[in-house]
Amino acid sequence: MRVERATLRDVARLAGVSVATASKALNGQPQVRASTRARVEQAASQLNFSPNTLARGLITQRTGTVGLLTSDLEGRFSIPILMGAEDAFGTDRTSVFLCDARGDTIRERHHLSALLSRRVDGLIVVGARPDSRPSLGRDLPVPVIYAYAPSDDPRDLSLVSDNEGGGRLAVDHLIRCGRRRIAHITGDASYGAAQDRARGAQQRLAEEGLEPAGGEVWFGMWSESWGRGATRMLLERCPDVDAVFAGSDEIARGVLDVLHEQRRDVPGDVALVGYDNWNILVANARPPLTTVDMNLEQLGRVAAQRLFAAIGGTLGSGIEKFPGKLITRESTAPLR
Amino acid sequence: MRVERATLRDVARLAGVSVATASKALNGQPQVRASTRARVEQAASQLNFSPNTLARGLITQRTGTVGLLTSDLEGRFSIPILMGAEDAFGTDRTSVFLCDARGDTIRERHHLSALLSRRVDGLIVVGARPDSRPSLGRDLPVPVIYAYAPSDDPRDLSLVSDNEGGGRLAVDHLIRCGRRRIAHITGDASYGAAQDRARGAQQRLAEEGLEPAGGEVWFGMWSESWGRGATRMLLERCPDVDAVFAGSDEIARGVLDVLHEQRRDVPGDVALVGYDNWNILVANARPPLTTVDMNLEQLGRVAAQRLFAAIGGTLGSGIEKFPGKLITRESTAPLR
DNA sequence: TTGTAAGCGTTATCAA
DNA sequence: TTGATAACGCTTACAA
Repeated sequence: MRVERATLRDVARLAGVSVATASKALNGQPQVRASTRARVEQAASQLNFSPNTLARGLITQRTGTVGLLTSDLEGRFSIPILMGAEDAFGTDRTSVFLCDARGDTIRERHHLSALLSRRVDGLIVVGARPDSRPSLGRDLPVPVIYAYAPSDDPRDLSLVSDNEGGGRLAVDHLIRCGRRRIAHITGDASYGAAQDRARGAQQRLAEEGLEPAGGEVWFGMWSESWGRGATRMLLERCPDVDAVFAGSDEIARGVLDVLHEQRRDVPGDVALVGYDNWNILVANARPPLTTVDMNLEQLGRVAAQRLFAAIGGTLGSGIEKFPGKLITRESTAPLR
Repeated sequence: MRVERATLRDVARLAGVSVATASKALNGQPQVRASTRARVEQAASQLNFSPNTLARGLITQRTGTVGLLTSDLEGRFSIPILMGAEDAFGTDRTSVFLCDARGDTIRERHHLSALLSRRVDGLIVVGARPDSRPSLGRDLPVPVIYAYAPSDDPRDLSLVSDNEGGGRLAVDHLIRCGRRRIAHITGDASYGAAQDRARGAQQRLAEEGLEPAGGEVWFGMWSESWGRGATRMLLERCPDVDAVFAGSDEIARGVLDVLHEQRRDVPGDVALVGYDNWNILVANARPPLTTVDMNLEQLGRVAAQRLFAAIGGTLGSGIEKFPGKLITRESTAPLR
């Protein structure tokens, strides 16, 4: 049973008023008598009226619609950002178009023009990795905010996670737990995020007059199996290590695996901190992992707010960094 | 630099033709002289013209837009379905609105009306768990397809994964590997999916005259830690078990963990099959896990096709089941 | 082959 | 407080 759609005219007719009045009544304009408004509202609900936002958008030049253009296949970063944005927009005011370019520039251009022709009010671009990505250009008719991965054009506005601060946060926590021989095992050295987290970690270590356990930061890959491999090497070179800061939760899971294998107690012998707060990995670990949360939902929320403020006006520029937060679970504890 | 938007009128003026001719030229209508078309196209690209789909939609009654209403917080199931749907729709013909109701009925109604007032051409509803969910009702102005979680109204069309077949697939593979003492550790017994997978598994076992190792199916929770607990009990009650079929990859990771702990070789002593093909869990396991893939992308693709066929026409009804496929990795191998 | 004009469902500006 | 009426940007008969 497909149902007919009522238009404002139908509502007006049923309520015995003009279309103009019906419009005003439904949109809460003040110059409408209360009884008239009631009649119109009654008619609207009776007809199950749902205003056509296309027609409205044609006039108001606003669609109440935002495009979220992502390249993050698994939705791991985009989903929390999407949530935050939806949150900030409020449930029924603005809807979000999610398009996944799957890391393909051509597909990205396609999606971009599809979104523009649908007259989105603004765009949020979420990159695949936290390094800078090509700007969509400056000649777009709507404001654009880059989230997670900054634009390579400093005139654009980018919202990113503070990786240096995150690294510092992790190490600071380990130091407060009384650890002194702290290793850092992390991902691909070509990622800015890996470098930044390592820098933050090392700075905090240096403040205590410490060096990373094993003498260096262990760069490698963003995988569980690298976490395993690195940990085996680490335990050999530096058997008295008492804490590991892993550059991602995946890596942390690998670290944990080998620590178990070698009968090291976590956190008794070795404390462990991950990065990402990826629930599936972190909550199910044994013990559950302390980790750094990048606060992506807040990032999405702010992106939405900035975008709304910018619609019709202008946007700021530059890179805005968002602090992460440490989520403590059982994999870290004070040294007894 | 915010750029002005060109309208069809601007294009027509620049090309020295009427709006109607410009429209025909750009839309590939045949009754336009080639040279005229060229001139119009040239003007359009010069002005960076992007047609306003709102205006077009107002006339054609089609927006080229589909709503994907999900309740699956993490996007674990919706993302592949979204991908499949985007795929089938083709890059620039149709865009997808993704809305997450977060399991909240009120939010779902909100999103629904937002989507309807945006005049989506159709809806795909993805449930949070593979049990039946309340129908959105029959009195909607657009076709609706339920994916993953079927509607509780048999007059709706639902596309779901064949869990019974999946269970059979897993056990069949283990049997072909020469295993005879096969246990099934799975999630919450209140989930239809758990029951269905168990039924498929037991049927296949029965065909070989076998019973599940340990005498029963181990229902519990969809978590890694239940996988661990159940495996400990299993190994005690039935130490000669030579295969485990886990009801999810999460559970499988728990099983694997305890098998390692108790120095059982996988797949040498015990073969292991998971369910979901959740890459992060499965690819990083040691060894990588054989698992059942629910084929959600295909489900999304078909949902999109059905939806398109239904727009303007009518939809079928009932529940359509999609077979999964077995992805073999190193956690299973023939008994030597 | 091109142009004129009507109309899609709203909102906004007036005048009544 | 209400109602004609003109937009919004496009497609589509129909006329030229």
